[in-house]
Formats: sequence, structure tokens, C-alpha cells
Amino acid sequence: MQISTKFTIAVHLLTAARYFENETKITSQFLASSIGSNPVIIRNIMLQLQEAGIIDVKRGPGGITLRRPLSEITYLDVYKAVETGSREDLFRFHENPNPKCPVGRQIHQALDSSLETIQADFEKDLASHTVQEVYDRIRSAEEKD
Amino acid sequence: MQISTKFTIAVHLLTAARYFENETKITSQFLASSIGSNPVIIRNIMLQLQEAGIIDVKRGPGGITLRRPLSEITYLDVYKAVETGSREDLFRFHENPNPKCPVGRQIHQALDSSLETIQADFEKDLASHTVQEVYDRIRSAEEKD
DNA sequence: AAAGATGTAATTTAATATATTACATAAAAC
DNA sequence: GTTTTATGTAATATATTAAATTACATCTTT
Repeated sequence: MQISTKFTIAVHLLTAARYFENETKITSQFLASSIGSNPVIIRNIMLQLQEAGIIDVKRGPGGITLRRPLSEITYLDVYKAVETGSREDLFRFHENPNPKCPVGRQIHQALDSSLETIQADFEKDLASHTVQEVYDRIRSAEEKD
Repeated sequence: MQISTKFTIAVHLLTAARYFENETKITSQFLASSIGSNPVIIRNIMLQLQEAGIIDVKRGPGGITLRRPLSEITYLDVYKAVETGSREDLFRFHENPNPKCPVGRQIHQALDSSLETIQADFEKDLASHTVQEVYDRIRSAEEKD
């Protein structure tokens, strides 16, 4: 199991949008070049971030703008926005346990409460980081050059 | 992103092995019936649990035995044993960021430390639960019947 | 109306999860 | 030592998902 590249791409996208906001128009083409991916992939992620209320996307003139500072965009916001299946549970369940077996009959319910706790903790961890961290690390790495 | 059914299957398998240890020989056939899956799937998971030192598998007479009590088998033990890619990182990374772009050049390193922290916390959470919990919940649910 | 960018559908490729068949192999039991 | 029983394992099939790509419709500004 792994979290898809859409998550790190989205963080990259947001960081670059902030980094270049006064230098360049932030288009899907430009971002695709920085990220090393396809403009359509980027546009789809842009759409998801827009639906989540994190950025604005403009047609015509093109380009995206951040709706709030990076310090108010958590990893959880990004994760929920772009990760397929983030509305579902983190753990997948085998779906045909035998109801005639006492273990099969109860296993789902017996596992659920712990798995929900683990998922909630995971999301709390994601919520404790913001994209600002990433921006700051890139800026401070530059100063060392 | 979701964790595969192998995890919940393995927990089911271990719980059933304990539940029926004095009643029946625990074969892949028997487990497949309780779990609602294929005997070959179960055998592969049995192998992985054996390699992880959690159970013993016998050929010939067949059947598995637990190498230690359920209270000493954590979810993390099971997760590490069966989950494909548990040796890799939880977060996948886009692999071709543009080295000519200051953001592309630093993004991987700038994200890594937070992502490693999140993964470590996730694993710590998994380690804080044992399969004994599941067994106990099934037993106590039975008493209410 | 023209230009420039996004919105979106359709298709391709690759990877992964799950299921299934078939058979070789090991270990116990007789 | 042969038979039995269950595991070990290879090969294959199917479904799902991720990621990339092409092509074109659509929306805003200028």
C-alpha cells in the first residue's frame, strides 16, 4: 500500500505557486515542467484543489492563485483533496467472511474500532503539518548556497 | 490509497487459529472457508507469517500453530509481514521533478522529514494494538447471545 | 472575433490485488 | 515404503487503479 504521487505533486504545485507568484503566471504548462509530469495530470489536480477551496483557477488568462496562506494549508487538506479513496476507510476489508463461523461472523466489528482509531490518528498527524514547512525548508536550503 | 485485504485476512487467520486450536486442525482449506477466500491466497499469507516468525506451518499433517500468544502479536507485526511494500515508504514520490527549478530541485528533501515522521507515527499506532484485542472482542460478543 | 489557457473525454500503458488451476513436494501414518 | 494429506509454487486470468497522452470543446480576457 502506498499513497499516490498526487499527494506530493499537489504539495509541489502549491509550493511552486507561492514561490513564483510574483514572477510568473502559474499555468498547468509551467507547473508540469517543474513537476516533471503531464499538463492534464496537473489540471486534474488543480481542479481537485479548487473543489476543496484551496486555490482559484482562472480560465482565459490562466493561472492559479492561493485562497489562503500556505501556513493554513495542512497536509490533511491536501490529502483529502487529491487522494482517491480518502473518503473511504484506510483499511480494506475481505468481504466474504463466513457467517456460519463465529470468527467470520464477528471479525469485521471486532476489528473496526481499532482500525478507526488508527485512521483518525493518521489523519491527525497529517493535519499537524502545513505546506509552509516545505516552502520554508526550500528557502533556507537556498541560503546555504 | 488503501491497505490491502491481506492485513485483515491475516488478523482473521491468526484469531481463528487461536479460537479453534483445540477443536480442529487449522489448514488452509479450513481457514479459506472461514475467511471466504481461496486456499492459495491463505497459503501465501501463511508463508509470510511464518517468515516473520509469527506462526509455524507444517507440511504433511498440515495445520499451523502460533509461535507466541496473540497478546504478543501487534498489528505492526502483521502489517510488516504481509503488506506489499511495507519495506518501502508510505508516500510515493513523483520521480521527475525539474532540477533546473529551485522548487523541483529541493522538493523531495524538503518533504522527506515530515513524511518520515508521519510514517513512524503510523507504525507506532499499529504497534500499540495486538490481535488479542480482536479475540477478546469476539469472545465477549458471544457472551451476549 | 482572436488568443490563450482550462475543462474534459477517450485511450493507452503499467502496476497491483485477487482469484484460480494444476501439480510438485514434504511429512506423517499405516 | 507406499499412501495420504496438506503445503509450496508456478502460471495464468481478471479487475482495479495509477499515470500518461492525445484531442478538442469551452470559457475569459484582450
